[in-house]
Amino acid sequence: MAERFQSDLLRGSLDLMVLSVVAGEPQYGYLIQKNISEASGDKVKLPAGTLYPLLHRLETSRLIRSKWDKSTGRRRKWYEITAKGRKRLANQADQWHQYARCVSQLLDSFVTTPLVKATS
Amino acid sequence: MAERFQSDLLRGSLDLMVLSVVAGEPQYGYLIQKNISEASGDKVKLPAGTLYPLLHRLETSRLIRSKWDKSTGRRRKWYEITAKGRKRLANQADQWHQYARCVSQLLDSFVTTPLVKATS
DNA sequence: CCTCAATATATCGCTTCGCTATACATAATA
DNA sequence: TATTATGTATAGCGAAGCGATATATTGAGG
Repeated sequence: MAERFQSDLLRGSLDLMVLSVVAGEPQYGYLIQKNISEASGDKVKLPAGTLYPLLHRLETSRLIRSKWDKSTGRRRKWYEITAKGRKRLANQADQWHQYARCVSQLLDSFVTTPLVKATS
Repeated sequence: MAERFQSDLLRGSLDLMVLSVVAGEPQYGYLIQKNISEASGDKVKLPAGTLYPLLHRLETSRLIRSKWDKSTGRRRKWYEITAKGRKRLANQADQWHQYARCVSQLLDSFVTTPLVKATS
């Protein structure tokens, strides 16, 4: 049972993750949930109360576009990324990589105080 | 003039950064501010309204410990990391590296849709 | 047939936290 | 003398992740 990351870590990258998943090919919410969970080795699980408001925000911002599919009994809302969404994704991904490198460097430069060898 | 990272990126790693800076050697708030700014190439600038409440939270959680220095005209509150703080730092740093790798992988696996070559 | 789990979306309200604005005080510099 | 840098603090705003809850359909097992 994989331990989930603490919520605050997700802030600032959830948009990015959802955008990148939808950028691959159109998806509906539940699928996105599954895909992110799987792709992260069950480390990132988006509860419905996180996922759907997030999708609504992305759509309001015109980064994704939705269309209902009511052909089956289970109604599904399919999302596809927009041109604006792709640009944002590229920018955010870049930002994120920069930030990650920045934090890593900062950690490396200060956390060089070697603790007692961890209990192997 | 370095462009700052968007605020949401900082959530979940600010604690970590401050802890790691203080872990190096005892610091007071203003110094921490300067050190993080410098170490990040001015990409991470902690406003006072972010920094001080954060330090108070860390102290309440017993991750750092403070002592006033009123010997000079400028009163300074020196912080040092506790044993508990070091453990937390080690854990959080590990968590963070895992998370960063996880997001990178996820991005790589979905953002392989090559956009038109960026205007070089 | 009935129950329960999985599928599928939605919203309310709580909580946390980064930030702006504001406040106050001292030291150095122009 | 005025402005800037140093140094700490808090009130309140806004954004966002999440648990709880609601609703509806489908499929599997007993």
